[in-house]
Amino acid sequence: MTKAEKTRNFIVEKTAPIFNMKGYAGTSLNDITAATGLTKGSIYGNFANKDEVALAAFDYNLKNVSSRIDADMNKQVSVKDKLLVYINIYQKFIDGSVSEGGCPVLNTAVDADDTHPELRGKVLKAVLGWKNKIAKLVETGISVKEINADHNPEQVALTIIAIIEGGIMISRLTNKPAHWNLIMESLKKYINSLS
Amino acid sequence: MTKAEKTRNFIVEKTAPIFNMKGYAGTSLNDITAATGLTKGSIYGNFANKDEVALAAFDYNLKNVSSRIDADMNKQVSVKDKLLVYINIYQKFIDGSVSEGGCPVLNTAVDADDTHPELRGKVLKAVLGWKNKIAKLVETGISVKEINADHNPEQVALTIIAIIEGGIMISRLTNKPAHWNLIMESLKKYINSLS
DNA sequence: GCAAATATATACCAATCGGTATATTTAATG
DNA sequence: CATTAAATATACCGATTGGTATATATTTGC
Repeated sequence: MTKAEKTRNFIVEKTAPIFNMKGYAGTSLNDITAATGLTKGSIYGNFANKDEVALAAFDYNLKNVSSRIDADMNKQVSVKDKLLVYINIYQKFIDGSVSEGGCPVLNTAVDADDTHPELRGKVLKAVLGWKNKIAKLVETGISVKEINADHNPEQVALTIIAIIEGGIMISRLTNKPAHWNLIMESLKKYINSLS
Repeated sequence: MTKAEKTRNFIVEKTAPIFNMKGYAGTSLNDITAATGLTKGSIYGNFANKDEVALAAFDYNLKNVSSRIDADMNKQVSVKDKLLVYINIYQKFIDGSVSEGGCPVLNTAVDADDTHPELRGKVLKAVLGWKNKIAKLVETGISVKEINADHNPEQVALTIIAIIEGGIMISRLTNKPAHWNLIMESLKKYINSLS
């Protein structure tokens, strides 16, 4: 890893939480230099513009979620247990023990939806990928008779994502872990009802 | 209504969709003057600063949702039918037929959560009020034997809000009405399961 | 319809915005 | 170790940011 690559990663690591909290328009180049301790010259030596930093920061934030999901999911065997992994992982994104600012999918979707087509494209891809992942899990669950065949995999996927993301919005706003727990209890009930 | 009040309302009406789409940091005073056709002098003659416009815009956007909800809800008698009103109303906020930018609660919650305490306070109040409203509906439903007593009203309220807001995020991002329909089908099933 | 009060427009402010050319420093290579 | 190449810092750019003092219109009440 060359020096430039290291610096690039360093910039992304340091700015990713800021973009996640403040959004694209709300994050200034001053924020970026302050967080990294670097100067504008160094930032622009490694990125063409602010957009490139924001896009890389989103990729970083997304991978921070998905890699943890994947790791925990591989430890589970049943489809239901795999689906329940989302609850435990996202809990950490709400209490801030893992990353600041909550879920990057939610944040970036709302932030970029009407303002930043390129960033929007990245979140869209992430959500569609997430949807497909759950849908395939459900299909597997149906084929191994773990899940009842009268369920629509795509619908299940969309419903799970909606409950999680909506739950994150509420829990981070009210700052009440009890709210998250109640919503996740409903999600567990929903997942268990798929049998 | 004095001239100033009229102008104030005019400014709020014209800027509310912009704040809803672009957020607080993303909306500039230039956006405000462009949308209203007024000058900065006129804006600052009616508002102390950008914050005041943003706060008034949120109130306007919120009322635009809640007044429609209330109106439609009063037409329904059963608790379940009242709860189903949310689905039809929010549909209009997704396809843009009523307001631009989607749900102001979701947008402002994500936008202001880590950045704007005053705006955050307003959304928090809105969500808690919304939660209480649904919870009381559920309590009524229980007392009239329409809803099974083993349901936790607060939990039901939080779950419904989460599904709606999560559904809005997804549907507006993917731009697929089918996604909204599938998620709302799940919500209907959930509401009907409360018996 | 005239005067006073109110409301809007004009012209400006310092600060910050994203971005760049160039100088200086640091790292890699023979 | 010296030379070269790469990376970072400095100093600056024009444009835009939120905001204001003051002049000009426009209402309002008599």
